[in-house]
Amino acid sequence: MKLKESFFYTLREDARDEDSASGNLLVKAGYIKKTSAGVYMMLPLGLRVQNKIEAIIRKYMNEAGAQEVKMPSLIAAEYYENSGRMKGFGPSIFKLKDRTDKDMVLGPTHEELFAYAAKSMIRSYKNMPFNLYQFQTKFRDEPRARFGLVRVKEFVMKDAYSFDADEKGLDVSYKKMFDAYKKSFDEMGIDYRIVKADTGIMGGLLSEEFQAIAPLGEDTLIYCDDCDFSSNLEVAKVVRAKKHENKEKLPLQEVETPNCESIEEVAKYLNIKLEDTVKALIMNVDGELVIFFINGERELNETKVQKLLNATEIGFANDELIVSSNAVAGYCGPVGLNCKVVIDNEVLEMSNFCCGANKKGYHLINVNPEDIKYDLVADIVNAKEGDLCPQCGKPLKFTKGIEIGNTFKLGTKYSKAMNLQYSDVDNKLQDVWMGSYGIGLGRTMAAIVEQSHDEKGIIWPDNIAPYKFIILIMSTKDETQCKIANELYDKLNANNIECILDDRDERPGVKFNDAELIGIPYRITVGKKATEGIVEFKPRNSDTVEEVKIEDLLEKIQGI
RNA sequence: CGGGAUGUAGCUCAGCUUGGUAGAGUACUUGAUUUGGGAUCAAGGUGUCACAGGUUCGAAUCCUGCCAUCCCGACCA
Repeated sequence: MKLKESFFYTLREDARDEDSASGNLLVKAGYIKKTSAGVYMMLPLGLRVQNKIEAIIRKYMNEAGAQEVKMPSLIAAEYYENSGRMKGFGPSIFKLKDRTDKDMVLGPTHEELFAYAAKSMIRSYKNMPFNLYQFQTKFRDEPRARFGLVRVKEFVMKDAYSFDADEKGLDVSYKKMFDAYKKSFDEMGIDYRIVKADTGIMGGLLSEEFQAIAPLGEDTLIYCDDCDFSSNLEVAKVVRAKKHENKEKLPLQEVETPNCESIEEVAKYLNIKLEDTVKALIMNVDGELVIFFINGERELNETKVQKLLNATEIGFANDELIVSSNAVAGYCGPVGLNCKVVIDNEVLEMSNFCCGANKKGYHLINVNPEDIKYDLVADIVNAKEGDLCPQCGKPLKFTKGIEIGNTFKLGTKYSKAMNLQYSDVDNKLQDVWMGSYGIGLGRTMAAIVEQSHDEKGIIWPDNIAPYKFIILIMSTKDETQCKIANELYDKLNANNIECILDDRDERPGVKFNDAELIGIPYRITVGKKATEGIVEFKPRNSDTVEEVKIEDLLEKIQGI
């Protein structure tokens, strides 16, 4: 690409409406441009990067024996009605009507259509296993798009679906995809961690996420350095390091706590430790009032609650819902409540603790488990710093991640919904076992930039960069420099080496800065010493500048 | 969906309190001088002040409504 005659621009100022390093750099360097919240254009450089990522994934998909197809984005709503996911996705699915008023959707994910396609193929157990995949645009009406390409409403996903006769077959197919994912992300040079996760709206037996390590990640990952345990916070079992002392029980007592509505204020006012308090979360679970009690130091885990109560929607309860329960917001305690009460395992081990008195301005102290009435007791909180590995008992580590890939053992959920069956050896009809596997391409791009940039711009890994080399002409008025640079450019192209020629009539500083901003891995500078047959060679990720004879350059480049 | 902020030149923003012909930097055009880390000088073009109403002799500025963008929450594969 010769810059002078190409669509190429960079911005000098940070983008006003980008809230992540990767989003800002990709916009500033002219890779992408926002059209509306959560919707981006892929400009020439951006599309090249996406295509590189796509090519790496495609290589390992094919190697694993999967076949590429392309499903439509425009899909009759009935497919999602039949699987029950029209409700499951709720407002997140884009809905529209055709001219005859027929309900259509823009596909958010494609389990239904792949199962439908498989119906034409599968008659007998002899027709399996097989695996289909596609690179295709997904539409999800996210409540809140953010972080550049990390959370968007329209994005390209590689999704694959495996079909097997039984669970054993699914295990084999799953392992193949799992390994292909590892190879793909390894080749891209991403620092990632694989964690167990919630199956969520996909359903099924197992979900594992490929999480790129990044501080702005929206998921909290926990792992253990001493064994292979790793998990998304949302599903991790809590194992506390410190047990509560079994103190001699003291008589229950009501104390005045004026203007102390948060548990921190109460603990401070009464001069007690936060760990000796119990706090209440007054929630609306599918329209029913449920009050949860957990240790004052903990956070409620909504994924665990959702599973425990088999609920679809959980939010804070409004005042109307609370009225008949006897609870008083800010002073809510587990004694004398008139509604469904769920307590965390830990509460039963505590003694002489402090909690709300259900009376404005008052709390109870010396409360013990036998003082409270509850309906359910379970693990309903998040693990936190200091907790132990559920597998080996060593202290857990915490980090943040961006979910770039996810693999699911779906089991027979969708084959049942779509009536996808086969005849087994005994000519009995059986459900097909499915797996589904996704990678977000834009999100992967964003994760790479999050992990690999400096104050000057992006630093692409060699095999992801839109172009591997950039040739800078220091002075376009100098005919020798122009001639040498153009000859170099032609020579690289003739050898199928992709490069950019910066032949713009700009000052050197502009060219250096742009080359660094767009993150091309290797820079070749044609300047003063060109007349002596010497050019400069500099990798983006180091400060060393090397002088190279022009006749040796091709060899050097081919060695990289 | 709740709370908050913002919307003025391609980009980043000032002006709004106290109404009176639209501003800066950067980018762009032309010329000159420059030319190894975002040049200098001179001349020049650039706007439905998000949109719609209202108040007023007069509105970017005041009032009402509405849309969009962003942040925090809620929600989320």
